[in-house]
Amino acid sequence: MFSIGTLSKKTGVKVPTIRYYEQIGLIDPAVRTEGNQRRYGESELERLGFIRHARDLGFSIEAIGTLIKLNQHPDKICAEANSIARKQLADTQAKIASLQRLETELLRITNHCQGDGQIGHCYVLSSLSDHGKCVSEHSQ
Amino acid sequence: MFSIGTLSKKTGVKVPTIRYYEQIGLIDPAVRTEGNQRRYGESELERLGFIRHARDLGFSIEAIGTLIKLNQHPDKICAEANSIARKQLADTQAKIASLQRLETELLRITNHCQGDGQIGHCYVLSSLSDHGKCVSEHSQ
DNA sequence: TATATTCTCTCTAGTCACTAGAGGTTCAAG
DNA sequence: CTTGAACCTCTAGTGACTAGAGAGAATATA
Repeated sequence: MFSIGTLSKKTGVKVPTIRYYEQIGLIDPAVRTEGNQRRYGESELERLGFIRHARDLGFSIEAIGTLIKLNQHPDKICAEANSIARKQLADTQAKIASLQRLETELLRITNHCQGDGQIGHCYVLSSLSDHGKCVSEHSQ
Repeated sequence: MFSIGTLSKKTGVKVPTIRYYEQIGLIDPAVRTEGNQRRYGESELERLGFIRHARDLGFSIEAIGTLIKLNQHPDKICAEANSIARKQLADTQAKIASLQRLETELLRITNHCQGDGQIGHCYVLSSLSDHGKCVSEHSQ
């Protein structure tokens, strides 16, 4: 059994974040010592590793909660897990595309500006004042 | 002079967001009617357009505040505006790279899973349980 | 003119996923 | 035993909004 600090070091999840995950039900309430300190075992280590990994891949807390519940029913069909992962992939791809449009505009703006002119003739500021100069549609 | 609702329609910025921008000082407090309703002119329309455009390009509220202050001093050098825009570009490019790493992993995971097996043998869930299967480093 | 509808107001709290810090207790090392 | 580090709960903050309640003002319609 290890302490919350040890669990934090093993998983890379911060102590307050572990407490937060317990509060919102992503992990079960920990067993406590006589001094009311949390203690964790191997299965909690695995659960937190799963959560950390999924968070790293951009899954929302809600989606992770669903995946955890699915994992607790090994006889079920994995269509839902698959669907959650595919949605995450699609969201990620959409976000990439959106950011690439922003990049295009920011490149255009910064390439025109040497940073030594006066504000009154600044391409950065005049571009922000005039969306008509944009070559790609970038509204989010 | 137009109402907050009209300004919202002209700029695409929602009514509560316009009030929020006034509260945080991004726009000046509006003149009011006898009935205490806000009224706006062309210069406020321009200011809000600037803010909307910059938000769309991913600039933070803080950065936008700085850009607005710079815009009020046309005799100054535009190095700072340039620097803010270049930082925004670099942040955008870093975020794209990070998301592309996530995409790689999510593609690998979803391509292995047909969504018709059992949870007990689900590639999505087993991948999330085991970071060792990842081919790229994706921690955020 | 009266009424109904729409728009506006302020205020408070919530969203999401944490994060920070205060004040107190417990544990481990010297 | 003493001290410092780690632990606890609780509250509130982060960033950029967003939602909704309850009331007032403005506009449209009969």
